[in-house]
Amino acid sequence: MAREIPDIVIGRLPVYLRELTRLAEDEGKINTSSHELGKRLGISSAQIRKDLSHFGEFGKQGTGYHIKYLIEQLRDILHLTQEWDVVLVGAGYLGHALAHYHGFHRRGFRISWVFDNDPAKIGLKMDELVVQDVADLEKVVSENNVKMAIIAVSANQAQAITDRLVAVGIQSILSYAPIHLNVPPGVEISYSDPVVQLQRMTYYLA
Amino acid sequence: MAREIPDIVIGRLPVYLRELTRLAEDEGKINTSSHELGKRLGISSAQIRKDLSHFGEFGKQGTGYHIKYLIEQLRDILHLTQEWDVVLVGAGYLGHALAHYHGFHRRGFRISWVFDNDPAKIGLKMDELVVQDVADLEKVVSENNVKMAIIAVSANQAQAITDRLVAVGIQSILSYAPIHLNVPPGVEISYSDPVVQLQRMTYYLA
DNA sequence: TTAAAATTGTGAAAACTTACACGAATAAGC
DNA sequence: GCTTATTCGTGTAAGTTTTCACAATTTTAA
Repeated sequence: MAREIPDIVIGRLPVYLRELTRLAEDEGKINTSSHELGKRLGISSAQIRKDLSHFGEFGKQGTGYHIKYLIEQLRDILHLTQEWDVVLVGAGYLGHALAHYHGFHRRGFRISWVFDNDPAKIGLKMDELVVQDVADLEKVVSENNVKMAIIAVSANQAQAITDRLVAVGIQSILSYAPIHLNVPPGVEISYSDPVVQLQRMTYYLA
Repeated sequence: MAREIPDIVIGRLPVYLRELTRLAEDEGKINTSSHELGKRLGISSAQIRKDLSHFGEFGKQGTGYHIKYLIEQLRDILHLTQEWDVVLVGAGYLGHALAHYHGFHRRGFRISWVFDNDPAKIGLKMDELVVQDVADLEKVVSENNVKMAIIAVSANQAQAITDRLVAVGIQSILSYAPIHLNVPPGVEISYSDPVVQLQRMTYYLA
């Protein structure tokens, strides 16, 4: 206990949480076991138990885990007991898709502002939100103490936007731009580049 | 040599390739070193050299790597010397964004068909492509010997679509649906769930 | 009530991945 | 031409992650 938890363990917790929610909400189950969860996720039961053991003892011998209780514990660990405001930068096709995605709210997030630098897009309505001028980015982030951002701009704008976001306090960035971004220590970054994912898979294609 | 290359190594190659392309095309550089590349990507130079050494000797002592040559080698290794046809299932906001994304072509892929089950969407034009009835999915995949698919449908349709794709020969799937998918051995799968990525980062937020 | 089955949490072993450090080759500087 | 810089490829060491396997506990069934 009290030791640093490996990043790789943290990365699996949201997947456990997602599957547990599915078990509870879609299938109406009350209890589950590391074996059942592992089988559904293609992960060994030992790994699930070991991962959870970093944070406490949530199960019961003979019975397994009470799903709702474990969900609550995971939400606590991941700081999902509050809803996090997220700023979205980029109102192109992808920004549009993200702004309209209704899967954020149920799982702890809310896209609260959308920005773009294109005068043709500023003022457009996107599912409750109005696209704002990126010139006001710093003001909004500072005043609302926003900590999370999603970047959906082109590769050549991404680093500049990142720098501006970090400068006004953003600490977590999910980037869809197809480049590596430089951020100072303490800022978390996560990438999503479909081509990188596809290219990894073509290796295995004859 | 001739030994199994670790998955984790394969996963980094597309990132090296992306950065090398940037160095060559955007910055006009001819040569680079493992040190320079590593610094730009936040990876140790030793790791880059070790990764590449699984496939051959591409560098030169004192000089480093000739970028264009290394790009060619990586493209070979990753089987990117051909353009891969990709079938996209789901023509919602996200499918729309993917269909309009022009970043695939330059990097080895082409979204060649888009399918949906919504009569209101079938027949719509999306950037050169016409949305087709998902009833014809099997026919198109079989007849064209398609190996790769992108899934952009809702969680409750994703497994059924996956099963249908796998049944007619799809071997690599990039899924945007927020669930774990079961596939038989030999089928590669890659996930993109923005909420999972955000949830991993909230752990590190105070 | 007792025996058998299910399941957890975990120390230790095994497997995997990264970092170190150095010989060898090349290039640059004087 | 000689010395110093740079850089690769790689064997080995260090560090990280996963798997194994078992005591302890609980549930189920006879």
